[in-house]
Amino acid sequence: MFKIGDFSKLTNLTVRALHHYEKLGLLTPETTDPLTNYRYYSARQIITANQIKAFQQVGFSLKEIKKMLENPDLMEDYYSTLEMELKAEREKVKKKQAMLNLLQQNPLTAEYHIELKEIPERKVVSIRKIVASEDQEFQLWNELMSKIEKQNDKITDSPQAMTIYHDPEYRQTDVDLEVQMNVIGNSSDFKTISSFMMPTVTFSGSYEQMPQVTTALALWTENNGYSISGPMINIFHVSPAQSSNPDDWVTEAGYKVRPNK
Amino acid sequence: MFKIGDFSKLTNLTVRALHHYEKLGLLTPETTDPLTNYRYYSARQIITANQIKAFQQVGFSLKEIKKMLENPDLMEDYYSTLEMELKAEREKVKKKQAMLNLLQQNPLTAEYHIELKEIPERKVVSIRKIVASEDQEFQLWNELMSKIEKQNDKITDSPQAMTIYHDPEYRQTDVDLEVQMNVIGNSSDFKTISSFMMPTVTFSGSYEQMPQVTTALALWTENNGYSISGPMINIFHVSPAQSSNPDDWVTEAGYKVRPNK
DNA sequence: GTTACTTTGACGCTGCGTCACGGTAG
DNA sequence: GCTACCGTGACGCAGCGTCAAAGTAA
Repeated sequence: MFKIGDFSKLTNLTVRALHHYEKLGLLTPETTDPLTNYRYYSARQIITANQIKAFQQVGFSLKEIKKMLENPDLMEDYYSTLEMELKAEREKVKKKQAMLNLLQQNPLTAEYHIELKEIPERKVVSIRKIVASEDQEFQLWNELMSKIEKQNDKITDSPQAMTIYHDPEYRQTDVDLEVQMNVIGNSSDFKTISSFMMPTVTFSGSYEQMPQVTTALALWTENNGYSISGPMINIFHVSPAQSSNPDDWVTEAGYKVRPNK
Repeated sequence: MFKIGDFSKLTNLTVRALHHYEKLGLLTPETTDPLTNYRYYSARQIITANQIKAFQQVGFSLKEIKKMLENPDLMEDYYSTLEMELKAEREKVKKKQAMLNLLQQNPLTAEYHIELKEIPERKVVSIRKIVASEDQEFQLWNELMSKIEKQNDKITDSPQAMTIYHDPEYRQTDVDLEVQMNVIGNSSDFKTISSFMMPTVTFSGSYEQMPQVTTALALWTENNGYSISGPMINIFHVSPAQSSNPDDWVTEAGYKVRPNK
């Protein structure tokens, strides 16, 4: 049995951290002297400590780790392979994306062509829902397509797939999304969208360039005396559903505007 | 000019975050209506916002980012290349290390051979110092070697290089390190270390396996009725100074012990 | 008038670091 | 009795999320 100081050296966890873990019920010393309240840890507990550190470093919170240690069955395959890889990869992607954007930020600021378009009146089938995170968007599309099929609606010859981001401000979680597809409209469950004005940028390639795209849009909006009067809208000409290669994607981004005052 | 909600959508920063950044002086709206206190942001500020996000994602704190934005000269080459790469790499290393350890934790728990050694009395030249972080250890070795050279001391035939981790508990920063090298002792600036007992594990390869090594040591210590009575000690047989390939390294880890009671 | 935004607090959360003050092991 | 350790609070910090209460824009 080891006193907390020695256990700290053995595990490379600070004494303060060990206190903390005990309070959370994550790692309780094997015995505690009832007189002195000194904590005594066993050698075997080092293994647990190492696991805690490892899980922590791949991005799990102490709360999550606690659950995992409590029922290791769930943990072993499910968590450790699936979630860990996901988390690790997400982090990597974030880093890379950030690096690239950063280096591109100066040269690329406003290279995009802006078009002020009138989106004519049209009929759409749509689904609006709050999804846990932005990358759940594809699920809405799946739902929409099967809805269209079930209703026997006909997609127009030049289909237009739009996503509308309804939140009044940016959110990471519980995003209020709407997806729309142009139809001829056989069934009753479609709606008619009246026409509106919208400056857009059409770009190809991955969505990593969205920051620059919105910068360009905003500059145009400011310079041409317009104000934003609606949510962000994306039109997908070639979507991730159609090609898994980001270089093939073609996207058009914009939002409703109205002239100032 | 954009109201905060629109600016939030354009930058993918929450309104709350924008408030926060203003309080920190990181990103101040271009104008604020003195009557209503409404914040108005310009399109150009989106670029700054994007930079903030990018820097944040590669691991800089908002405080650091503030400095970088305040004098971009320092930033451009110095920070953005050097530090960013360093940070990014450190993170990656951490992740990978953790993943590996994790997967190895179960199978590898106690595969190491423990030797209970008597380290005989010997003469050493040493330097003890508090360094900012553990990976500054090599600097101490540089200092030690030049000290030995200057003093004209002679390193023993079978040299023994030891590092001693003096902190009474684990620390990440400001680590209290001592490095020792066996010498014959010509000069006056050496000390005599009396002999002591120490269980050790000798292992080759990278230090990623230290968690398992200390686990093994601790199990032995517990099972054989000893207690830790001194700091952690590493003896370098083949050190990073001698080979840049981790696979070549040979390290012996241990600590002083005394029989229980 | 109504609805959609905005404002300013203020407290909550995670994962500990950092005192401060006092008890204990050897 | 000294010194090196251990104990329990309690507050601090980053980076916002999350109410709450109230004013404003269209």
